[in-house]
Amino acid sequence: MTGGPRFPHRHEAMTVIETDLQRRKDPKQSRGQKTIRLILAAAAELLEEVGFERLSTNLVCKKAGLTPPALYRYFPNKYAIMTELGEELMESQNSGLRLLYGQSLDGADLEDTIYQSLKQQLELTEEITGGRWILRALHATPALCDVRTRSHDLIAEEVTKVLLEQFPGSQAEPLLQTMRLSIELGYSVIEYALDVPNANREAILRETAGLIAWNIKRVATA
Amino acid sequence: MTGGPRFPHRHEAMTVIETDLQRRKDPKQSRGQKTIRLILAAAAELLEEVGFERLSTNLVCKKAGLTPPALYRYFPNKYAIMTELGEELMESQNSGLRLLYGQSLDGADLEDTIYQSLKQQLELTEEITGGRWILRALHATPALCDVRTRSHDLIAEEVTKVLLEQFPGSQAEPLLQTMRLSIELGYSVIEYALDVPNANREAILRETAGLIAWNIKRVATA
DNA sequence: TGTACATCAGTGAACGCGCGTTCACTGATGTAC
DNA sequence: TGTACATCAGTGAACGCGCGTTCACTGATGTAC
Repeated sequence: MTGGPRFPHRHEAMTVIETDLQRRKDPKQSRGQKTIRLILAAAAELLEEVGFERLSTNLVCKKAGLTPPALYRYFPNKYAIMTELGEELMESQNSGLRLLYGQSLDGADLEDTIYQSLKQQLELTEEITGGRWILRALHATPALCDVRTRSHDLIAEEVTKVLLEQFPGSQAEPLLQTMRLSIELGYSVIEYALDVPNANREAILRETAGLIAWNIKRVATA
Repeated sequence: MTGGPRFPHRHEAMTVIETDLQRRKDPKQSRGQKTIRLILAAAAELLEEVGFERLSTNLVCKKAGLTPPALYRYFPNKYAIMTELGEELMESQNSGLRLLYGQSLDGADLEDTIYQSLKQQLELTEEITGGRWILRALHATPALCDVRTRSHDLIAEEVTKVLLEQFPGSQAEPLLQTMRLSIELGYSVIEYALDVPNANREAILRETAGLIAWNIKRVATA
């Protein structure tokens, strides 16, 4: 459970668009910190207003009340901003998951725990400004896929560890694969549920929780 | 099973970006048909080369060896082109599915049939030029979501009909919901599998097929 | 079968716009003595 | 505690570029008689 990445994802054969996603500078003064928060907040609001595609550095500057060079001091492009927003979202969601799976978790509770976590993820995504669009962008933008992938790999490993304690005697590797798939399915269903009227959401989440729980038990007790 | 849409999706509260997605003109001569095919082919290749975001009408013109007004005669913008590509992809995939589910389909075969169809969808997406990026764009671009949604709703209804014959006595409405979810999960797994090394793909598809089959049987024989 | 004409299809050239990006600069903050 | 200086943070203004889009036009195709 240690060492390098367990899911080395295929590197695109296509012309790799090596976008620089790093922050340019870390601010030394609190002014700078504030500016960064301003930029991120403005970007998130703009995601709600105009969507990811029309998001541009110029637009973010306008919204944040800054001039372009101020933004460029910290972020080289809009993908770097999105990366930061994406990492924040993933972190919130992962820490939500951690709380739930940190509790005792036997076979009987499993389905309900999964339901609760799906519900929580859904609510969190709706609460966070631009959350929905951040999630989508992470899914569909090549430059941002890695953020998502890394986060999912990480949380899959963590939950697997917990499960291995709950189901001693189960095999680590298949369980990890299963958890990784479950995480992927979970997030997909969140995205799906976001597009569906509120009334139908609970049924969808319940059904999904049942599915995932059944499968985990199957693999864990194999 | 007739009448209006069964899954009236929520209309965005956000500033609706009413993009015109219709073709502008249908060509009256075969020259025009050829031009349209040229445009679509060029767009698909560009998706592979530069991705959806950098796709632009100008770029498509250059690739297709046309001047902008030729393109504008038929498509008002790049979303209209993507819509056409998306509809083509969805149609290929749906007709693949239809072939499989058209065969006899009892409980024992179900899991394997689902596996075969997942595998087929995956291969089809890889074969079609730009398929992967079309799929992603359909998923993540608000203007294109409807294409995906409509197609999924449609095929869910179709497969439900077949299943209702196979499992008489099962309830139509829950089965439809389940099929819709299954379709959604299936496509998500395809997208996931596309990012995963070839070696791991089969396991993922098999596991998913098992999951979906179990759930359908559960609901169908409830 | 030939010609005149209407419609269809695509060209060449240009436009205004917002994009990403950078330059030389000013003002704000922190620090050494 | 005050001043001089170094560094940090943000401004104003401008740039070249590719984007979407349109205009007036030419050439290709089909059709009526």
